[in-house]
Amino acid sequence: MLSRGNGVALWRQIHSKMETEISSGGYGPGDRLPSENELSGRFGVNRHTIRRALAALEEDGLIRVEHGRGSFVREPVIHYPVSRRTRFSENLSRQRRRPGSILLMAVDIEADPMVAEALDIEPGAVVTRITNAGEADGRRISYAKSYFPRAQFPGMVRVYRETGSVTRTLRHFGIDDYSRKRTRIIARMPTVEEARELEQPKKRPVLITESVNVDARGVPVEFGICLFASDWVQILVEPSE
Amino acid sequence: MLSRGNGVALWRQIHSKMETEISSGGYGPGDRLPSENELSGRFGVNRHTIRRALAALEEDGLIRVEHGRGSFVREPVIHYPVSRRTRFSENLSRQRRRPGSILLMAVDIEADPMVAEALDIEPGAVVTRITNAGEADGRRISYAKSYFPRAQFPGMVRVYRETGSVTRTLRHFGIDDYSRKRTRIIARMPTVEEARELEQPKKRPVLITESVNVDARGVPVEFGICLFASDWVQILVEPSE
DNA sequence: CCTCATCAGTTGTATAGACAACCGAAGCTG
DNA sequence: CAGCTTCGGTTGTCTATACAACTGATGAGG
Repeated sequence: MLSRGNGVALWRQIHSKMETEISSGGYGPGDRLPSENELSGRFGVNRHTIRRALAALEEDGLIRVEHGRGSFVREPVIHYPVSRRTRFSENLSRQRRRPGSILLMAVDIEADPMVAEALDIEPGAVVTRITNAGEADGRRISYAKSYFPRAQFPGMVRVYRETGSVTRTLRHFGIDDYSRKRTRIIARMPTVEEARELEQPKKRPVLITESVNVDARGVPVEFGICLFASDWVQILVEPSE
Repeated sequence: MLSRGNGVALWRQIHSKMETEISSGGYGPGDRLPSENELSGRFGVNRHTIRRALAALEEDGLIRVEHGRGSFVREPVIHYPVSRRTRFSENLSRQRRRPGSILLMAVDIEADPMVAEALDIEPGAVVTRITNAGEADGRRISYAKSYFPRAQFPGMVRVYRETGSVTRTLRHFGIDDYSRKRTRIIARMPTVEEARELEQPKKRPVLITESVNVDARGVPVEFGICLFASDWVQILVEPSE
C-alpha cells in the first residue's frame, strides 16, 4: 500500500491515492470521506499525516473540510473550455465603442493617487468617474470605471448621460481625436462586488485593462479601468499598420 | 504580543503580524525571513505553529519557502511588454532583471488543428514543440509551449538545446528578424500541473498569451502559447511605432 | 587549483498526545 | 411539544520530539 523511505512523502502518497479515488468516482460529489481517525487507522499513519493529505486535497479544490462534521467531496468544478468561437474579443488596436453599454453611476470625486498620476493632475483634484457595464448577447461581460479630469470637462456627467458614449462626450468638448497611450493588462481574482457586477462566479478570474487615453497633443483625457469576465472575453493585440 | 485563548488561533495572529510586516516594507523583496527556529523562539510558540503561519503566507503569494535555505519575500510584479517586437530576455534585461530559461521538453509531434491553422500548415504535419520555463531573478514567471514547422527547421531540437533561445535558434536557420502578428490574451485558472510549473498557488489565475511570429515575408515561423503567473507579471501593450 | 567529504544550519516529514471548538442527535425538563 | 442540556464524534490548534533531506561553506587531499 504505502511505502516508507522511498523518497516520496507518505502524505503525498495518500494524497495521490485519494485523488484518484475521488476523480475515478470511488467517492461521488457530496459524499463524506471517512473521518481522519478512521483514515489514519486504515493507512496506518498518524492523524497529522492524514490531515496534511486532506489539506492538499482541499487546496486542489477536490474536497471541502467542515469543522465538526467531516470532509466532503466537492461538486466537480465546471471547467469552461477555452473555445475559440464563443468568446468575445476586445481589440486593443481599435478604438470603438462597446455596444450594450449600461451607465451605472456618474459622480464627481477627488482623485486618489493612482488616478491622479495617470491623468497627470494633483491628487485630490476633482475627477468625474463614470461606471458602466457592458453586455453582449444578454450577458454581462465587462465592468468599467472611467475617470476624466473635471477641470477640463465641466458638466461631463450631464453630457455623458445625453450622449451615452465616451467618444461623443469628448467630441462635445472639442476632442475629435484621442488615442490609447499604454495599456496594462493584469489578471486577478475578483472582489465580491466585482463578481456580482460581472454576474460571474467568485472563483473565476477577471481580465483587467488599465489604459490612459490622450488627445492629439498628448494630454491625458481619460483613465479607464475595465474588468472583463475572463470566461467570455479575450483581448486581441494587433500591431497597427 | 500574542494573546492565547481569545478565539483567534496563534498561527493566524502570527500570519497577520508577518503579513503587515512584509507589506509595510519591514522586510523588502528578496529578503530572507528569520529561520523557523528563530521565529518560534521570538514568538514563544512551537516551530509547527510558525510553519502553519508560513504556509499561509506562501499560499498568499507573499513569500516562497526553499528547502534547506529559508523563506524569502517575493518580489513585485514584472512588466511584460507586448509589441510587434517582443523578445523574452530583452524585455527582462531592460528592466534590470536576470532572465533565465529552462528547457523542459522538446519533441516532434503532429500538429493539432489549432496549431496547424496558426502556422498555416496541414493538420498532421510534423511540428517541433518546445516547452520551457522562463525565470526572472531566479523566480518562475512563465511556462511556454512553442511550435515550429519542422519542414522549415529540421534539427531544431538540437539547435535549440545549444542556443537556448528562440531568437538565436531562428537566426541559425537564417531568420534574422521576426515580428509578432497578432496576440490573443486570455486569463483562466491554472491546472494543477501548470501551477506546479509556474511555482504559484493553485488559486491564483494565469495570464495567457497566444501569438504567431512571422518572418520578414510574413510566413509564420513560430506559434507560442505562454502562461504567465498573474501575481508577478503584468502585460504592457504599447502602440507600435 | 580542483574535487570531494564533512558539517552546521535550514526546511520537510512523521509520530504522539492533549485539549479546544464545533456539530448533531439523543434525552431531559418544563 | 419547545427548549435546553448532555454527550459522543468530528475537525482545529498547539506542543514536543526525532530524524530525513537539502544548502552552502569550509577544509582536507589529490
